[in-house]
Amino acid sequence: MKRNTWQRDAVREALEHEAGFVSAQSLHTSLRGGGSSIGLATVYRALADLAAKGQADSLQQEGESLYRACTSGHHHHLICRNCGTTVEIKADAVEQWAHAVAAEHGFTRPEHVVDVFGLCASCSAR
Amino acid sequence: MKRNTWQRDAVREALEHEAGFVSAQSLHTSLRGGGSSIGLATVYRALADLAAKGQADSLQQEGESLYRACTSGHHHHLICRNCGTTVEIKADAVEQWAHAVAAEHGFTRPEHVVDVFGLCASCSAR
DNA sequence: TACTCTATTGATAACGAATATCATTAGCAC
DNA sequence: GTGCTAATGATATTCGTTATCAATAGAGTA
Repeated sequence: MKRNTWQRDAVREALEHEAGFVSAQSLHTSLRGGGSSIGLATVYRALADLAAKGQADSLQQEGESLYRACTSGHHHHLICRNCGTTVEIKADAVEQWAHAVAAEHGFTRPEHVVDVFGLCASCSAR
Repeated sequence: MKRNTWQRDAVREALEHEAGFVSAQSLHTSLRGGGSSIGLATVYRALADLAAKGQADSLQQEGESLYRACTSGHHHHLICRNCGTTVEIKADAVEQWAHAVAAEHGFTRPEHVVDVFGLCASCSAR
């Protein structure tokens, strides 16, 4: 049976207060900095749970997993390589394309990774 | 100055003889199995070089980098979650969409990660 | 409320991929 | 051949993540 603990709530809340994507490690550090006694392993577990339930989405960058509170439904990201700013983007056309291309080759249960990296306007200026 | 060594050639050749994506570790193991005395660090360096020169493409899966000899130009992949079979897919529509969406938000130098994971026909059957 | 059961926690050890170190080796220009 | 130095490779190290396991604390039940 699933139990509700203050630790899970703390992780979800902390994630919602973050501006962009954060790693499990840095989320743990900021929770500790805020006076919490939560353990690192628990942060990893809570984030994995949130991601599994669709309440957070994640992406891989430079060998580590970054998480972000999931605001609504399925979407993708436009991420600044330099400052980490992220923009959520809807891409219905790409969703359909992914399904079509999977079906075309006999693949089932398609999931896709679609992220666009670049330099945001302010980082481009520099 | 760049020097040509038999180690780099061995890595490129081994990569070309692989069917799908392989990790640096497994490529090193198979090279060693074939009688080579190449070092693990060298395999990592050679793969990074190949990827940087566009002669190999890579993707992240479960926290490790996988490499594959790059046959031609830019493309994406349809990958079986179960057996690792990969199919190269062209997606001009997605390329254009990525550029358009990046430009729309003021992003420059867009690069994108577009991979579709699923279960291939034979794995679906089981 | 007291009791029981067991999911969850957290300190820490363990693991694994990738990188750094550095003495040795071997391309390549001359 | 000689000299310079990029490249190699055994190994140590770093770092993100997961496993271990005793202790803790939800959540039903009496």
